Amino acid sequence: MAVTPQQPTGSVAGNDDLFWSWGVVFRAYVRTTAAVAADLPGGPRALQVLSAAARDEAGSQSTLAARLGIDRTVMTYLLDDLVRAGLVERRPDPADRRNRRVVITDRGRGVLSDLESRLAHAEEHLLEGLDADERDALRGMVGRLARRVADFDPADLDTCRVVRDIAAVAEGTPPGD
Amino acid sequence: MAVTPQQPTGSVAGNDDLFWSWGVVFRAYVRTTAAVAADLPGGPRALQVLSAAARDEAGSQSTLAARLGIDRTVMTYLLDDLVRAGLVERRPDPADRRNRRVVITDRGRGVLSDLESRLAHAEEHLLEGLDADERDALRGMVGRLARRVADFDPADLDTCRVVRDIAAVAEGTPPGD
DNA sequence: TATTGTTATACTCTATAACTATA
DNA sequence: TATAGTTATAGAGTATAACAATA
Repeated sequence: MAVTPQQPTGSVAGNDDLFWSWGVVFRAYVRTTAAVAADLPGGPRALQVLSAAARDEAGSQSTLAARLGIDRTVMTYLLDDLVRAGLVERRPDPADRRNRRVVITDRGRGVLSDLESRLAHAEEHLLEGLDADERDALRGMVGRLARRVADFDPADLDTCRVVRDIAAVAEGTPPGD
Repeated sequence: MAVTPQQPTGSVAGNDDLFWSWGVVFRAYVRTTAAVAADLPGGPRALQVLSAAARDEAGSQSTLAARLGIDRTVMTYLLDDLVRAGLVERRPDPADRRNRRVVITDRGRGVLSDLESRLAHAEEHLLEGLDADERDALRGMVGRLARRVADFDPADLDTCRVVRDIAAVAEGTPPGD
């Protein structure tokens, strides 16, 4: 079994391993969030909707949908379920009455807090292989990456720069310009 | 082997951030792999099948399916496409003729190598926010996590220990024991 | 005219079950 | 009897297109 090569970019085999690892961890993450949000109508994505609403980052439905990488029509169904469960509300935006602002209810905050604590436990379990310092470092780096990627793919952007560059690479064109 | 959480339930906002960050990064990962494997019949999962076959870790179809977290019936369709494209072959296992061993062809190796180099470029782009040392550290930690999770969910295991524990947490039962 | 949100339709994907062959 | 693989069917999930309200 191949083991964690130190070589960064040079060897393809090294990246092969990283790609594989990301996939494994990603699937574990999906399983974890699915299990935690099993009883939530809408599943893991509803959890992220709640999370966004709690930060007041939700904005309009379509910006939120773009941010979560799902279709805006799906967002309608998702919110229908969450509203029915009394976890969020749709409020008209005074500035632009076409928009519906997604705001979390008190009950929604309670449910979210509960789910997040469960998620914290699950996550600690998943990160058991790392010591405290490493966990902190990992959290910091992943957080920074997330903020960078969010900059790449803001709500008002329909086509992500990263994806475009990657597509260019796939076409054989050098990325960057 | 208690969980030793630093601030488990106390500050929800802290963990909330990590959960969110993982989601953002993973969505970027999914978009990336999807874009790279766009022309591959079967998409990103076919890429992982090729990767497993190249390491000779594929084993039988069902063990591979379990490892990739997909149904064995889906694996049949996936392999049908890959065989049709001449990238892998199904060979009978002399030891147990019920099994079909998945072996990569020369052409499959070529395609895989090409896709992996594209993936390496895309990944470097995604990790631009980190310096060289941090990237190495991240790769190392993710690799270690992946190996741990793989131990949790080996091919012969249909129900993952992590998932069971998490489900227990979701039910209100304390995890671990 | 363009955009937000909704609804209806069609499509894709995935899982469930039944079948064959090997053990 | 139990398991690996295949196939067919049904179900869930998703996107496409048409519509109403607002800008």
